[in-house]
Amino acid sequence: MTRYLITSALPYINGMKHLGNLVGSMLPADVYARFLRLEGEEVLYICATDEHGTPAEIAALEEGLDVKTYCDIQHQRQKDVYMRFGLSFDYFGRSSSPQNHELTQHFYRMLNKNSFIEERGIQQIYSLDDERFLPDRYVIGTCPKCGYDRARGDQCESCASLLNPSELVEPRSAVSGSRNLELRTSKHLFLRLDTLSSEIEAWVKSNTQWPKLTYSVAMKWLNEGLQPRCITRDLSWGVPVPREGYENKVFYVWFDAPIEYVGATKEWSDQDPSNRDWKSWWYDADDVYYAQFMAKDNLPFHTIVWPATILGTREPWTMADYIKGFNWLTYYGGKFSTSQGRGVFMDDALEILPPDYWRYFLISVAPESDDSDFTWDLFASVVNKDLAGTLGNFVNRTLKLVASRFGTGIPDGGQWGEHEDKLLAQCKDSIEEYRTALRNFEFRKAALALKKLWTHGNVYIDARAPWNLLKEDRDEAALVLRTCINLVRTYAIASSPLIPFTSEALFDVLGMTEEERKAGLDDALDLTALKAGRPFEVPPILFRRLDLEEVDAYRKRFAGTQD
RNA sequence: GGCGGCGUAGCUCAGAUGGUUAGAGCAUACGGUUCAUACCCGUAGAGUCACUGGUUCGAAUCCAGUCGCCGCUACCA
Repeated sequence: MTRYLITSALPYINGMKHLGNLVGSMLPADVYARFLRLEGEEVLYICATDEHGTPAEIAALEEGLDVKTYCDIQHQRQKDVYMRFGLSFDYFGRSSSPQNHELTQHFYRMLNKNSFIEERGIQQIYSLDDERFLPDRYVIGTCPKCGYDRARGDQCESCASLLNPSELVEPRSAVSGSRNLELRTSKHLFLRLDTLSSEIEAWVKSNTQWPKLTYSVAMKWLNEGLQPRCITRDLSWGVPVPREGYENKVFYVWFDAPIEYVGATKEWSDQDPSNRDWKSWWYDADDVYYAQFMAKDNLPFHTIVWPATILGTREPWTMADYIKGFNWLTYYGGKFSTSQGRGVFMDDALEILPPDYWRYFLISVAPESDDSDFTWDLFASVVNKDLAGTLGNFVNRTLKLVASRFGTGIPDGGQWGEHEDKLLAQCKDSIEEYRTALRNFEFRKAALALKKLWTHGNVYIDARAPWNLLKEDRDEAALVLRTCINLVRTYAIASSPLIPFTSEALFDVLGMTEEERKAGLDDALDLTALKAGRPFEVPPILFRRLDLEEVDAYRKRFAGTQD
């Protein structure tokens, strides 16, 4: 039987991630993983923090911490917020782990053995006061073309000219401001993407089922022609390069980051070696279907560089079967911005509302085929209409009516009839639509199908009007309400990939056993599963509504500073 | 500068290989209901598919140009 391996792009260690990061990789991967588990599939969902590189070193420096400690803190902070969002990683690792170091060096050795590594000398700016090499963007100075005095060494943000750091007038270190810089030449290793190009292209072209975005990004790179790519850096924080003369260098983060997908799986495996086998997922694993999730900026690395790394080893490592790329979630038409504090970050979001509000909303507006835009008005309208109005209200009106007329036990009496047949048929259609959408990685469509499923309950209860039936035919009213309570169970099961916390709350309300909670999508369609006489509880309001005043306050609070 | 993407109802977005009256949700209007979180259900109106020209029997869908928005530019990740 097929086993499903799922990874979402590794969030960089540096700082809290925002809703755009979440919806572009981890959240849809989680929904997909939860959905497959609901279908009874064997799933391994792996993610990790991407910890190496200059930004981490500099952030640590700014906080007066050594980089290891800085990463320890940030990793815990990120992991914590992901757990609170209900991201159901089977393991959330760290690219700085010994497992990743070992694997990264292995990949390098194989590439080197197969002659896909080339050594070249390159020139870089060295800051004597900082005692480090500076990446181009960490050198700032006056632009030779427009005179802007804070141009970066890779590009002037004012006139958009592409620059070399050596072209800057009065260059200085972005780290310390020191002008004590010099150009030094050092040797570096390059991955021969050029010689692997035709193999990569053949692989890309064999994946015809990829989304348009993924495929076109890959082909764009291939058509432009691949160049050898530098995979080492003059840093100390990273994976050491096992080669003479490279004692003071490490691998470039982009080389070791994808390898951490494997590394994190080994971290997971090493915690319980007798029951977990990382290699069965990653090496010679014919029965594994591997799906990757990421935002579009990551696509070149996952369609070109990482596959090239694998192909170059000449070993049978698992390559992606499906690469789901997302566009951007914008914030009022612009970018979420950490530096300007613009947009909603994950910790802020949870401070305002529980995770399911965000999870449902984000999936329903996932930027799948185009960028999509976050506004508080849109958020409030989705929450109020779908979660509070359609789902929450159905649960509330049903359980309250039963409790007040029959007490808090599922009522007995009445005969299943044509109305119920019709309801069941509608639910079946919607669940099929939902299942198909998720199997095809169509998240917006899945959210819409789920919402449609929720609507059937309100249509049914309105058509049957049990509040009227109660006056004439108490048994018939009991049937209708018993069916509605079963529908709550249906919703709890089917909705769990998107709103897992709400599903659990509903299971609690219905007093379901651990065994009963394991029901899958097909079991969810049994509208007589909960028999008469079972007790239930009337829960507090499931989802609260957001009013204009509150929405207004959030818009102001998260607008950020203007330029 | 180069490259790429986008511009479809008031809003957010769908619309392979071009083919009947261009779709969904929200919002709006009207009607129904009163068990429920002033909620729910139904019906309706609403678009010269950015603009111009071209290819074609036929284009939102292909081509060229114009305008507008956005992103990337491989040593930030």
